Amino acid sequence: MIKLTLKDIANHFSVSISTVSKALHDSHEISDKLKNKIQEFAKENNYRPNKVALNLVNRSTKSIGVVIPDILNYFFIQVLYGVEKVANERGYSIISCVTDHSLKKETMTLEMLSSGSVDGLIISSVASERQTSKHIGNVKSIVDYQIPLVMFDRVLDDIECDKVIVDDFEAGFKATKYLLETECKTIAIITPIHKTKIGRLRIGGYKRALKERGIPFDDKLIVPIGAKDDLDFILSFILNDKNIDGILVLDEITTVKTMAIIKARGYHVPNDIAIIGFTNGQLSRYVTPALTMVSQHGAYIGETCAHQLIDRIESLSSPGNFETKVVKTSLIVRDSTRKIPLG
Amino acid sequence: MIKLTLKDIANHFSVSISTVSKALHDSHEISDKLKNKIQEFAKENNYRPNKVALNLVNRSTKSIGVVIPDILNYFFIQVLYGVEKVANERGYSIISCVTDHSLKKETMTLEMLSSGSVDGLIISSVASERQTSKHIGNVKSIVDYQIPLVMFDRVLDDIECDKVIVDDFEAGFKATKYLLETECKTIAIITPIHKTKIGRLRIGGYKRALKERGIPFDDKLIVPIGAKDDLDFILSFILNDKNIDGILVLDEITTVKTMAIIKARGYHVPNDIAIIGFTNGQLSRYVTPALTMVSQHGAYIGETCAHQLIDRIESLSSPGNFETKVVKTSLIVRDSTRKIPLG
DNA sequence: ATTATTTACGAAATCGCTTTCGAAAATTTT
DNA sequence: AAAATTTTCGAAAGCGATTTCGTAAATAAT
Repeated sequence: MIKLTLKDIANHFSVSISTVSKALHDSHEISDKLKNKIQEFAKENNYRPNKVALNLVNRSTKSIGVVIPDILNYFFIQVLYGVEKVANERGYSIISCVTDHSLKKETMTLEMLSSGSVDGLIISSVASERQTSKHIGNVKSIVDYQIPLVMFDRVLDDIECDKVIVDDFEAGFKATKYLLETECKTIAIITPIHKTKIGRLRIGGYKRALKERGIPFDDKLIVPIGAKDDLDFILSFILNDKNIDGILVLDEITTVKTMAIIKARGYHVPNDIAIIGFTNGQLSRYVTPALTMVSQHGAYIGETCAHQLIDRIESLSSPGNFETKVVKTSLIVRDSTRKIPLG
Repeated sequence: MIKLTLKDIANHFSVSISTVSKALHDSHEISDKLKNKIQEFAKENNYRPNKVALNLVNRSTKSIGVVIPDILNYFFIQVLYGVEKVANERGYSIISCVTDHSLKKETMTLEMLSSGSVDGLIISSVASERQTSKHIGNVKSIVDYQIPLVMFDRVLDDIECDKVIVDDFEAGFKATKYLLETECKTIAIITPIHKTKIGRLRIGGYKRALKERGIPFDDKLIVPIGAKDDLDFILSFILNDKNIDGILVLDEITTVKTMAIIKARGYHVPNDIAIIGFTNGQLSRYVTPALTMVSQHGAYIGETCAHQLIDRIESLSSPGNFETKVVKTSLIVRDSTRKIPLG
């Protein structure tokens, strides 16, 4: 069975393609007899209208593009999951693209998607690391191109569009405060996202919490690590230099690794060193001790993005008048932190 | 800046659209002077050819659909990652769809994708659980529709297409054999995928390994669990009834949960009970003790699928003559199993 | 029986682009 | 200067659908 088109059916019955099209749409313009014949034939031969042709006519693809930096990161997967869920509910499918934290790949991806393949975009931009005008360019052209856009998590300040962001400042604040309340004195931060804005925000929250307690900020306690750095090696410095009794780690996998190293060095978690990590994924619950984590509610963020985007796509609402939704985090307390003392 | 079309440019210069099209393709048919003017104008105004129109003309979308049952399963994510990688390398983008283990969603997804949205499909079908003709129907229509198709992992025997499968029988055999060699006597299997063919294959390998040692098969040791079952409750039976000293678990998350329960009940892993799990993902490495796992090389499977599919798409090769590639597993030995005794 | 309405269908435009072919205009050849 | 070529561009078909509009034929109204 070869792919069937309207034309094929039209030829088969020696009618015009417009007749066939109408028959398949059950138009009253076509006699019941002919309609039945055509509909039956179409069903038997598994006719399906060509999506691409429809997209062209309708100037809409009923699909949205999701661009994320990393697919092996549980937070983004949860977001993707949330987007998928409401997109499907609302009749859209999603095209997901991964940029591997590469600006070049992001640019390519955005160019590809913004030429009619999708009705709208949801992206977490790697360009947010350094928000220079050069980096913003490709995202900006999307907006200029009038394609509905929702940014999440790693957003670009200079781009005007709907946004869904995490309250990273407050998250950093809450986590630090919790460590302080459980009697940590010297808290280090391990940050694999040191250059990003969200990283800075979390550290901002951390500083604020220290300040409230009158503890001076010591920037030696901020430990940036790169993707290729040897975590064990880098941790050894801070562990030897400072008398750390609390650690805040800014992503999940690094949290798990950090704890493994700490334990291997003979520290007890949480009694010697308490740990809180960012992004509550699958890992943190099952390691020993189970990790206290900041949950960013990825799925909820994804759902929110999808709703916001589809609303924007479907309403002919005036462009502009953009919203930024802030999603609160919660602290999932497990066993890598000490209990809050009574009284 | 509004979306620009060839027509707009043509009007702007009072030339025909074919002239503009040729100019933008640097055709020799157009004078240099005119070409330059048009190209400059296009660049300045950020002209991008409409993808949908191109797809229609070329009868190709340069994209492939990937359909998986679950996105929160690390194996599938790895596959997705592998597909993404080579698809991008070879100039394709991917549309990924998740069916949530629902046959209905799978049917809808396949119908959507098979009407021109993609040039080919890579799928792991939930229909493989019960391979009845009814379940096969929707996948079958893809094949009938002449859309290149590669199935992986959960394949349908009755569908003729390229396939990439895991050697699940051998994996079950190897894992069981390893447990036996490390002096396990009574090995239980916890299977969340009891109805699937791959589940049966793994158990087949398990039986074979027992047989080689002359150990009779006891089907009480096979413990199926459903998504909503209380694992703790179900494990209590087998733990009380039988004197288990080895467990083989057929997916990663269940492996981790099983170990947690075992440990909580006071057993020592691996001395009292050794554990091997399927699918080497992010979790198994970081739990305590680190889990010995069967790696299915998800990323490699994804890459293989993508290559096979794109080859099929791009070659006008005769349909038929399909290949089934079998990917070997490896046993990643960590600390949830005992060491193989010397001599 | 004649006119007015429906009924039932086809022609053609459209979506945005590529590509083939034809034909002026400019250039070269004789 | 006439013929032959080449250069440069436009018209039109096609991809596969939808949709507007026009028009015979069939039915209804007078």
